[in-house]
Amino acid sequence: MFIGEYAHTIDQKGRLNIPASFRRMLGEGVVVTRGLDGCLFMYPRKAWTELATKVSQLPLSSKQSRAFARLMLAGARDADVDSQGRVMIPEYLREFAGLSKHVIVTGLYNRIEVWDEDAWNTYRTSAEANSEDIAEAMAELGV
Amino acid sequence: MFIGEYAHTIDQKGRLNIPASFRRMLGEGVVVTRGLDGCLFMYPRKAWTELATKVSQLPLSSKQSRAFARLMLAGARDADVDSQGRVMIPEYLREFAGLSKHVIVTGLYNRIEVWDEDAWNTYRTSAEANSEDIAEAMAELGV
DNA sequence: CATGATTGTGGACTATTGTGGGGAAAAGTG
DNA sequence: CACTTTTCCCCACAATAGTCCACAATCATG
Repeated sequence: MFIGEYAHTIDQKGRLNIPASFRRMLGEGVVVTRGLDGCLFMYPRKAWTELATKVSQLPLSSKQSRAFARLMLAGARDADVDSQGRVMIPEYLREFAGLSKHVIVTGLYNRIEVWDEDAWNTYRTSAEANSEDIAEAMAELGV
Repeated sequence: MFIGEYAHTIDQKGRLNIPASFRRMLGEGVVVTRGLDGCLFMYPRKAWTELATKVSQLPLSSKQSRAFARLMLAGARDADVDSQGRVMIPEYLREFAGLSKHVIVTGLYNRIEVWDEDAWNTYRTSAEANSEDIAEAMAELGV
């Protein structure tokens, strides 16, 4: 289970350091792809295959699901974790998420998200403004 | 069951001492998250996992549930209790709750809350001033 | 009241982690 | 085939988090 929020950097060669606590759960391979709300998604290779299967079974007739399938599947890239625990993020994905040097790596249970630092702060601030709604939602979940 | 209110300190390395009476109920691991009203929530790992599982099953397609999952899961941090009964509170959580050196640790049945001392006093004073309103609200809940 | 155990706090040391960069191997290009 | 570019593997250094030890204050017990 991936949880938490980590501030990291992307170096000049486009490599991103995975938080040490995530590494152990990743195994050797990850799949990076275009995510939702302007971030990148990262999945362990195994989880990715399952997800890709589901996505591929979406009805071909729906315009929406074709778009989603293209976003997720076509943008995906299989990457290895190097001996120092880093992965190469290809240029087109860095551009998609607007990643500068300083990025935020977050854990969301079964996936990892990569955000540009500024984008993350903006997103979080607006989400926190609705924290009362969140409190209600938490109550419904029995917290 | 966590009850009581304890004054503790956070040392220069950001470590917070858990009251001894809470430790036995925590086991080895705790999860710290951004809480409500400007404090931090702390859950035993087991209780947290149940909650996180529920959150992770929210549909990826809904914007609201993505925001909710990000606040809940990404804001959280899995922490170990060291041999002296302390946990590391990461920078970004200390900043969120405005924690200085002196903090208040309170037990609220199934969770622990961590407050900055000043924030706690302010909150408590205003809560006590409204104690009649609160009593009424409680009555409505059937207490 | 004296003694010992437990608890809260601080600091030193060490292992791990994050970051940068050099250079070899591989892949693409004219 | 020569040359450039990209990707991977290695080493190095600094910063951080974890482990261990020490001491003072508090509490419990005889």
